[in-house]
Amino acid sequence: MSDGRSTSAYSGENLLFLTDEQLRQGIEAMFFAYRGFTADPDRILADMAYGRAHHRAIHFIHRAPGTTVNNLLNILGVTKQSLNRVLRTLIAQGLVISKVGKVDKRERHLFLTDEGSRLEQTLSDAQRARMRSAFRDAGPEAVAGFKTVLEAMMDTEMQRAYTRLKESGA
Amino acid sequence: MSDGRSTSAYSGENLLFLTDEQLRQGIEAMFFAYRGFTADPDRILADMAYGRAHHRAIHFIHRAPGTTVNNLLNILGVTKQSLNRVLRTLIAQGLVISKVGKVDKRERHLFLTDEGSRLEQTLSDAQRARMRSAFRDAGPEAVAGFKTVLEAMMDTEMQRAYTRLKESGA
DNA sequence: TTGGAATGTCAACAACACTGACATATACTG
DNA sequence: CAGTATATGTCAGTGTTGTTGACATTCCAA
Repeated sequence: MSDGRSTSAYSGENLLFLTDEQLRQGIEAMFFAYRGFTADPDRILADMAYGRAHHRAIHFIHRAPGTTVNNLLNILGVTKQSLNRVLRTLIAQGLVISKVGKVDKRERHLFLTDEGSRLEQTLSDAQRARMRSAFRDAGPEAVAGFKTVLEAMMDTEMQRAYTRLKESGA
Repeated sequence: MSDGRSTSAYSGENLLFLTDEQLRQGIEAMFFAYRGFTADPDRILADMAYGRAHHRAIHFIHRAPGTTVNNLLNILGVTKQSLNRVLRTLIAQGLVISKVGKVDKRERHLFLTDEGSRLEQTLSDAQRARMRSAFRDAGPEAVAGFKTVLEAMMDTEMQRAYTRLKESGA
C-alpha cells in the first residue's frame, strides 16, 4: 500500500506517475493550490461581514438562479442549519431573495438581488483572474488534464452535481 | 473582464479554453475535488480528537523531519498561535517530539514519534488511495497537466515551498 | 386525516482561524 | 557588555463555519 513503488505490480505500461512520491506531490500541489484558489476572494470578503461560506452560496445561486434550499444543501454538502445561518444574513443584507415555490409552496427558490450580483461579480472576477492566468500559463492540454484528474478525484455524487452544472452552462 | 469571451482578443491560436465558462468549470472542479481530497482523512480523524489542522502538521513534519516551528509556520500559512495549539496537543499525546536546536537553541526541531508515524501512514494511505485512483483513471498526460495548472495557481511563495519540497523528495 | 417531506429556528458546542499582548530564552550587533 | 532582534510559547478574546439535537410550521399525498 505504501512501499514507494506500490503499483509496480501493474505490468506493461510505464506507471512511474503512480509512485507514492508522485502521489505525495499531487497531494501537496492540491494543498498549496487550493490556498491560492481561495486567497483572492478571501481578501475581498475579509473587509466585509462575509466569509467563504457566503461566497459559495452566492456562487451557486448565481449559477443556478431559483435553486431550492435543499438543492443548494446537496451541492454545498453542509447541514441546513449551517447553510441557513449564511442565507439568513445574505437575505437580511439584501443580497439574496427567497421566493416561496409556486408548485410546491414548501420550497424556497433563491435568487441574487442586484447587489448580490454585484458582489458575485467582484468575487468571481478575482477568482477567475487567477484561474485564467494559471490556465494561460499551463496551456489547453494541461487544462484538459487538470479537469480530468479533478473530476476523477470527486465523490460520485459530486461528480454528478458537477456534470449537471457543467451541462447547464454555455 | 467577464464578458463571456473575455480573452478572444488574443488572436491566432485557439483560446476557447479561456472563456469564462471554462474558467467557471475549473473553479467548480476545484471546489468539488477538494472536498473529495479531504474526505477520507477527515472521516478517520472524526473519530479521534484530531482534525484537519493536525493532519497538515503531521504531514509536513513527516515530509521534512526536524523542521523548525517557524518553517512549518511558513508552509502552513497560519499564525503561530494557531499552529501552537495543534502542536501542543500532538506533543502532549506523544505523536510529535520537539527538540531544542543544537546550533540555535531558540529553535525547536519537530519529529514524529513512532505513534505519530503510524497515524501519518493511516491518513496518507487513505488520501493516496484516492489520488492514485484518480491518477490511474486519468492517465500520465492528464496528471502532468493537473500538476502544471495547480503549480500555476499557487502564490509565488507557495510555489517556492512546493518546489523545495518536491526536490527534497525521492 | 394522518404521515412524511421541506423548511426554518433555537441552543449548545467544537474546530480552527484571527488579533493583541506579553514572557522567555537565545542570538546577534555595535 | 548593552541593546536589539529572533524564535518560541502562552493567555485572552473573537469570528466563521461547521456539527447535533430538538422542535415548529407548512403543505403534499396516500
